[in-house]
Amino acid sequence: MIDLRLLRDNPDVVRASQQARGDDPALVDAVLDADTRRRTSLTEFEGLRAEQKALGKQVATASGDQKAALLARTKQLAEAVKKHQAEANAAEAELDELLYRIPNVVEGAPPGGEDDYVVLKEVGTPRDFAAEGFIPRDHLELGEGLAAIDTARGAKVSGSRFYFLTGIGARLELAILNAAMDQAVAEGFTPMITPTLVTPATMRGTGFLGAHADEIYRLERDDLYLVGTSEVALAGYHGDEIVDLSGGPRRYAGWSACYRREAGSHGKDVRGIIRVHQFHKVEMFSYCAVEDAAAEHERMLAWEEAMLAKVELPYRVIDTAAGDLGTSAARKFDCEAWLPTQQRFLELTSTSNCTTFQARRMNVRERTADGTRTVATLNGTLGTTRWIVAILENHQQADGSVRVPEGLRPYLGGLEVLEPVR
RNA sequence: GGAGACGUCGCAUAGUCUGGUCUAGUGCGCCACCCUGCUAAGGUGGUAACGGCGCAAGCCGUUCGCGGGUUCAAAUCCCGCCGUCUCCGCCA
Repeated sequence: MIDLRLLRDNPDVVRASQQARGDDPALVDAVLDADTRRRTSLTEFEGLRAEQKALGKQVATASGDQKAALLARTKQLAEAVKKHQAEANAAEAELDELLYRIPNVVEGAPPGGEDDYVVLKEVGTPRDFAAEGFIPRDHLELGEGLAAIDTARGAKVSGSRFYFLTGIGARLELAILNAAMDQAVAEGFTPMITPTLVTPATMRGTGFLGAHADEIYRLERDDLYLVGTSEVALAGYHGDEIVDLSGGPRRYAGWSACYRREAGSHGKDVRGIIRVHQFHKVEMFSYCAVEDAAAEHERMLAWEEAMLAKVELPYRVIDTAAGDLGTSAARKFDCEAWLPTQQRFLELTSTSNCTTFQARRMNVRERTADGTRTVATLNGTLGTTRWIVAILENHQQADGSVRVPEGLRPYLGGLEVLEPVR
């Protein structure tokens, strides 16, 4: 939820943000209007309520005729109070409903849609397989050769977009996630294993029940949602709390399974394990002071790049365009690894600065000299199942074996090459 | 799944039976000041959040797990839900 005060004081900023995202700027005026109506009806209600309370006190001490007269008046008043309270509540609900529809105010992201990203930099050089004299295999062919990935049995057991990681495949995923967790811990993050089922309130608070609600699994019978990322649980972790940030940002590294319906992606990335219903992820999450958020965002990006360096992948960093930002994000940087068999970049990490948007919804504040204020939250990927795809393809050798990047060897018992099983 | 107990301003607790000086008391902690020459103690005051009005000082409203209800009036009575603990059942 955006800051109502910002919207009141600087509606043009919010209008411009809506414009940049390709959303309706008129929503801003609808909110302003609803806010005015809410305040009017609230003032009316509060005046009546004050009168009612004052008279109520007199009733307590009065007696006889005096009491009867007072009761007659307070009865009328009670009815009026009830009516105005209902009105004030309705006005408030209307305001909330409108306010919830406004996504976070964009901060620095380039305008435009999905294709209007800006490439910030490219790191590493894609291999020239033609020069090396062989045609690269894609990750599934490699994974099957290594007896690492089994999508056929995944489909048999759970349906399309499910898979088994088998043998070295399972070990490789654990290696990636453990390397990510170790790096996070070394940087001072608190490691967390989080719930993957959350209440509607938590899911709504983190901003995932808006435009992309179709992406989320819901357990009807229990009124719970399956998370698409541990960000959800980590954002809820300090919900309704006043956190102490005097020692700097509070950083958590969440390890969890992630579930996505992939409802709108029919026919996209159907082969292999690029786009699946369930995967695992180590996610960084930070609560920090709002002035520190932009710098923390840079740090998140740097930590992601450090992980990518460990697995020795060529990648680029993009500054996501406003229209492609999530509801909660004010700015987002993605790291995309080169995928040789598709001659394109594939998103491996994504870090978002949610400024105070998410924390306001979750009611996470800090104490300052002047009282309390909402904190900022940020998140960023440190490792996922999908990284296997890029690692297999980029480090493959002519014989179908795969070189293990040095950063992962300690997590694979020193193994230097993954050999095909035949 | 069943039974019982509990949920109060950072923490601990009083208040709920018997609705109205509860403007939610007290202790601890914390902050400020005072006193005191001594590894301390004592004294005084302050110390929740959110919202509305106001240039401001301040005034007002909301919140006693959450949501309804009864009532002129609810921390207090009634109903539903959530959570915690104890015991039982069931299951790894």
